[in-house]
Amino acid sequence: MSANAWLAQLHENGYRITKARGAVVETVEKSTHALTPVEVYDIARKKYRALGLVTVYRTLEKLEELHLIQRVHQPMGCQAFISAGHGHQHLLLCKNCGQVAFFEGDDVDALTKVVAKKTGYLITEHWFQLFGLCAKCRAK
Amino acid sequence: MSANAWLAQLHENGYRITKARGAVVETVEKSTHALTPVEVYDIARKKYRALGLVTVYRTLEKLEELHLIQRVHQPMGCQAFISAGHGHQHLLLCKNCGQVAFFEGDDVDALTKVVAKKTGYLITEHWFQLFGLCAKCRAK
DNA sequence: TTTGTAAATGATAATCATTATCAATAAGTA
DNA sequence: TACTTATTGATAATGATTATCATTTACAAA
Ligand SMILES: [Zn+2]
Ligand SMILES: [Zn+2]
Ligand SMILES: [Zn+2]
Ligand SMILES: [Zn+2]
Repeated sequence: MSANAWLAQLHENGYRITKARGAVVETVEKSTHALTPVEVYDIARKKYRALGLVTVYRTLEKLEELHLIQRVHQPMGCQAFISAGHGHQHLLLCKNCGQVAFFEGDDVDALTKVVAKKTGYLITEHWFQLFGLCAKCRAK
Repeated sequence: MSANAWLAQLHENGYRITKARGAVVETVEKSTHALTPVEVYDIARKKYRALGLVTVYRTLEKLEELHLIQRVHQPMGCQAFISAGHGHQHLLLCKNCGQVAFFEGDDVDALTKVVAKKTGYLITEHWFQLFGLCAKCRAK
């Protein structure tokens, strides 16, 4: 998905396409690292100087609402966002450089059933996330 | 583990045992729900009126450092803490009432190996968490 | 028990992140 | 082109967490 596709999504949902949103979308869409609002602000302002931090917050809010981005939870904090994967995917994060990779194909059904029986819970969702070192950081 | 055992842990690690810590420990240790600092403050102040919110923050910090409690990540926020499980355990959260259950016995090794090969990452940790409805909420 | 010392406390202020307000601007349709 | 209304950025307000500091208190040693 390109930045333009994201803007089209916004437009289709009744939101207007503006320079501010263009800068934010361009910044977030292409990043392979999870970015905090302030980080987005710093990068996007190089594309559109007049951008305000508040607009970054508002735009991220809308992108999350449209499932174009997702919040990334980490031990050091949970304020960062990254372009959302397609379908059912999970994250793999490099603890050294912050690089984010997606993966799919987890099969947690068997475990889920066992836990459901043991606890009496009805299980509806799961969060699964891996941490480690990316190939580049590993080589160092 | 009892509240006294937690206080003993604190003492063994060179921290003093005080009324403020006693109230916080008692509150957090027995809770089956993840509690935010302010929630701990409100409950613990019934046991020790003079308690300050700042001391709650400081005590939670130490309990986390000693791995007696852990931070709970949820879609609605990540400020809450709960008594930590023993060994390698994961959380199961009721989306309705917030009840927390622990489970173990997840085996993610197979998946981890596949993902490692595909991505080139060295995987060192994983986060796994289930959401659903507890037996009580399910019955309603 | 008494005493001395350093850790711990609570009140307050300071900082940082996020959200609300509002007048001015600009997107997009007619 | 003109009009309507969403959007914007600046500012203020709120909320959460952390820093400061004088006072209190745990607890080990005498
Ligand atoms: Zn989180
Ligand atoms: Zn890396
Ligand atoms: Zn999954
Ligand atoms: Zn429940």
